[in-house]
Amino acid sequence: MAATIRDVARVAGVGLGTVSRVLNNSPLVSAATRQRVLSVIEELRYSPSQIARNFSLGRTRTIAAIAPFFTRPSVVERLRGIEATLASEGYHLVVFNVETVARRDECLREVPRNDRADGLLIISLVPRPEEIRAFSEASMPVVLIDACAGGLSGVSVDDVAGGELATTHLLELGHRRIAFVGDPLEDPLTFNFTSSYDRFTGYQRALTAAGLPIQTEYHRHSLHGRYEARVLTHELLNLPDPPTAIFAASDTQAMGVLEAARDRDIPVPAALSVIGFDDIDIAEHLGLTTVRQPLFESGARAVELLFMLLSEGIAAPPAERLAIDLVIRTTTAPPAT
Amino acid sequence: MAATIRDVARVAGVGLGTVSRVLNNSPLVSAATRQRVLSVIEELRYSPSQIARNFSLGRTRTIAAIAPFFTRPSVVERLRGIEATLASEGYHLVVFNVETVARRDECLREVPRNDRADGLLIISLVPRPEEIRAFSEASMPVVLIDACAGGLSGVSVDDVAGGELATTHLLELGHRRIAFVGDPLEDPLTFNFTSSYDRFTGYQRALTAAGLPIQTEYHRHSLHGRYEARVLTHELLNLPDPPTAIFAASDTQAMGVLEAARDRDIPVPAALSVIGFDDIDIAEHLGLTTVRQPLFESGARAVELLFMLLSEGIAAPPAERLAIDLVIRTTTAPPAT
DNA sequence: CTGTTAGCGCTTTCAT
DNA sequence: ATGAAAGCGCTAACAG
Repeated sequence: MAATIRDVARVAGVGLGTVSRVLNNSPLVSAATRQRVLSVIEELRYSPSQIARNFSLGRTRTIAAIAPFFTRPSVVERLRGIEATLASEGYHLVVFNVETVARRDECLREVPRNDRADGLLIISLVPRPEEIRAFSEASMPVVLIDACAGGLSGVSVDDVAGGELATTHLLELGHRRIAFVGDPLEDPLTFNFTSSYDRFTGYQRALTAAGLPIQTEYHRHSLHGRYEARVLTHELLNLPDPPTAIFAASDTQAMGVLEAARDRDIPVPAALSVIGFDDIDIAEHLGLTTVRQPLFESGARAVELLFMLLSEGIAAPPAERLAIDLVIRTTTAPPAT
Repeated sequence: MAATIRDVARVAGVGLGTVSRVLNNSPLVSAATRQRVLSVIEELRYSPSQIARNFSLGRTRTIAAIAPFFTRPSVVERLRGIEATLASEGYHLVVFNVETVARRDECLREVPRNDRADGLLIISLVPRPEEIRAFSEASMPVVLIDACAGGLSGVSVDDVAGGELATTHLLELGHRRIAFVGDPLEDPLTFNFTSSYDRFTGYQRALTAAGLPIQTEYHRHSLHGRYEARVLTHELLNLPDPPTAIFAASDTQAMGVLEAARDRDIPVPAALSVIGFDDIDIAEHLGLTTVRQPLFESGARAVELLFMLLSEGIAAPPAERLAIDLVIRTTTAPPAT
């Protein structure tokens, strides 16, 4: 049906090696023949088969990205950075959305052993040692985003420092009863993502540094989500000595906290301060104070690292840290006296 | 480096056709040899080259999706439906994010002519006639999502009816000064998406049906986005006779409307009713009244249609319509008297 | 049932 | 500078 390189060669009266050279801008072809070949290509509306090309070359110019819950605003923004950078280099992006542990395992097992992608980006998931071993056995270049593991290249932020930053902000405002709302603590054992855990660690450090006791009744963990965070917040507000400020491990969870406050007509920040993490798009709309991390950039930078890995010879740095900063809006204020 | 089918055949002492048959679960192989081949595959840690397989088969088991601004919550949710359905059939999804007209044109031109995808999903973009012709010339199966064009298969909602639904809701509450905030009217000529335009048409129809005049000063159009909608809303509220209700062409724009109201301390819905469109995830958080459309389902259904197209013989219906419904929350109420 | 062979469409030596 | 030919790893048609 569609014209092949052979047709072009025949019609142009040249060898098909020459057509290939024209296609690949090889200098080893005279201007005259190049012109002739080009016009035949035009005439035949020839378009080289990318799949045959990939096969011959052994490269696909495609990168796979595995992401948990890719609808989360923070993940989407990372993906946007990935796609933009990939597209600028003519690479394709195939995405795998992971919403269960089973699928997480499946993706991490299958994607690298397929030769359908030249490289792999893993977002917010920590590969296990045996999985890392499989990557190198399959010689599949991998870059982690928002995660760190076994010397793999990656870009992330210092979540512990972020947790401290958020908590310190609340402390400096004068809060003493500061609660934490985050993902389940057992998460690292199943899904293997750790941000919430690290932010929680930073939270505890900041409290300790301020000489405050660690009060476990102020620590609430549940599945990542607005609704879950809302439920947890109601639990906190039911406490005999409820917190005056809440640090949510993500902006999404902070939204749940805000909902709970609204449920009870508790004014924010007058009677309750709320701080989130990520600075996703809507954080601004909500006036949410949060810890900003560069999401788009994390994806873009990860692709750059992957390209370094791809062009053998250049070793990508094992791991990079991007900067975070505090974005103060209108959901945090000194506690009511 | 990695073992090939030839290695497996050699070690197992069989022809490589037999190995291929084992790989493809052909019944034409005895249990004994199958077992032997399987164990050699295990032993050699052989994994068939998908890329060679694709090349040989002429299929990639990959579907391409082109989406404008794939970070928009509504688009992401459609993509989630696409990915989930694709994954359940073992298909891969490669996404193209379009944020400029140039890239829109490039994607619509290049993606179908590459044989790197078996089918194409186009979200919220209306292909031009010559583009549609190119699809069929390249015999690339295409399914549209949130769009309609030239007899192409697709799934969408009746945006005109949706616009009427939203506007009628406001009318029934007693509003008479109802404004519209949406995308630029010229949009169909550039980016070629039309939802906002259709919703605007529905809005006008509802007003006309109610015997109300069409007042152009109540019609505001600008680039899709919260900030832009906010600016437009300020213009509306500056009018000598400001509207008592605003219909925003999307939830995102409705958020901008809400921001403007907040800027001026105008209570919603007491002094201003606001209704959006889409029912994206955060609409619930905001208590936004809106017109719901099935986003996830639109993606899932589109994939089903594409699969019908793929399995030749089954002709997919030219276009399907999904149901919409009004979700009344807390941003609409009767006008202040 | 199973081994052999002929491509799939391209890139890349290797001669010329 | 250019033509011819050898694969890349797999599937499928063809003999047995």
